Amino acid sequence: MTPASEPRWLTEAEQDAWYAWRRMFPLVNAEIARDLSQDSGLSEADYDVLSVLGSTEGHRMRISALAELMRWSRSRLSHQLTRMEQRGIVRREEVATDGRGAEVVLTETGVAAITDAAPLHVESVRRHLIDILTPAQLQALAEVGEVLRHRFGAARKGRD
Amino acid sequence: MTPASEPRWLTEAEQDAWYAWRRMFPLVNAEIARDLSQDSGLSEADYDVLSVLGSTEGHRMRISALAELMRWSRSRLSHQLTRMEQRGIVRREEVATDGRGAEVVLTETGVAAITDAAPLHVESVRRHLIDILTPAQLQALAEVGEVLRHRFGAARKGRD
DNA sequence: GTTATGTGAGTGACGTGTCAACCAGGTAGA
DNA sequence: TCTACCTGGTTGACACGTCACTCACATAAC
Repeated sequence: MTPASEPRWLTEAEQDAWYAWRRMFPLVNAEIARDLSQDSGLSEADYDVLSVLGSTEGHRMRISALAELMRWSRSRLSHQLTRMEQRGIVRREEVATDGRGAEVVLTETGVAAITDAAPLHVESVRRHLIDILTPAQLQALAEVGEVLRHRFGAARKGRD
Repeated sequence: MTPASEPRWLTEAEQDAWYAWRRMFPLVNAEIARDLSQDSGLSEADYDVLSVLGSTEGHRMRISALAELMRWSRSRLSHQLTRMEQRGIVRREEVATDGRGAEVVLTETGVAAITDAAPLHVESVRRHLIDILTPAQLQALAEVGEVLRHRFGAARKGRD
């Protein structure tokens, strides 16, 4: 906070890490997103929502619970659900116990979508990331992720 | 492509790496973007464009060259420049040698913006990423980035 | 020179995400 | 009960990125 007269610019090694960081995520994610879209007609956001709902009993969940589990803002989830609802892969339902509340439910189309998409998606993730890296590199990624998660106080470890 | 009867699901170690991958980037970038916006009123996209232009002679560059250097689509850059131009931090100029061509130029406001923003941005990057990780972890990130860059044929290594 | 093709750049529609505002329904205190 | 506040959820405006399309100018073929 003191107006540093000399900012601590990055060393070369730090720059390498920073540039790698900036580049690799868009690079890999764009490939995986492209595959997902072509193979299954889904966006990554669609897939994330579907995969969570696909593994709950009744294929349904309270909207606020879903948002919290995914660490999405309510607003973001609401917009996303609106788009997904228009395409018929999820449906909103009022909940009896709380006049304000609502649930999302997978439609049959939605169940089929995630069932069909999952194997292809795994292959894509392998092809563009997992199978490219050595076990040591994968472990390093997991470790860095762990450090950062702690740093940012994102407690939960569960699945996506 | 053969309809795999049994998809190769991820092992636990692979899942750890994959989930870490999915989480870390948004987590860290959101923090850095927030800092940038609060400290300097710039988006990351703004900053990227400004920082490239800030280190060219004349603070100007041919639009297509800028797009290629940044690995952005022309369209993306065009939209971005439109927004930046409206805020007065860059200006478009026609180029004499080619009736189709155009250049972007930093305005005085733009020069001031990047000059003021850079030190704060470095601090932010340190705070949210670089200073948190060990040299070994930074090196691991750089290494992974290198592997992926090769895999995706993104040849150039230069700066952002 | 005229025509075909290529290239630099901008545009429009749409999906996505953020923020701030809003609204309806709950809850608690007077 | 009335009021104040909280909470679940939606909405609108806007920033950003992609894709497909367009338009103007350049270049090469004839």
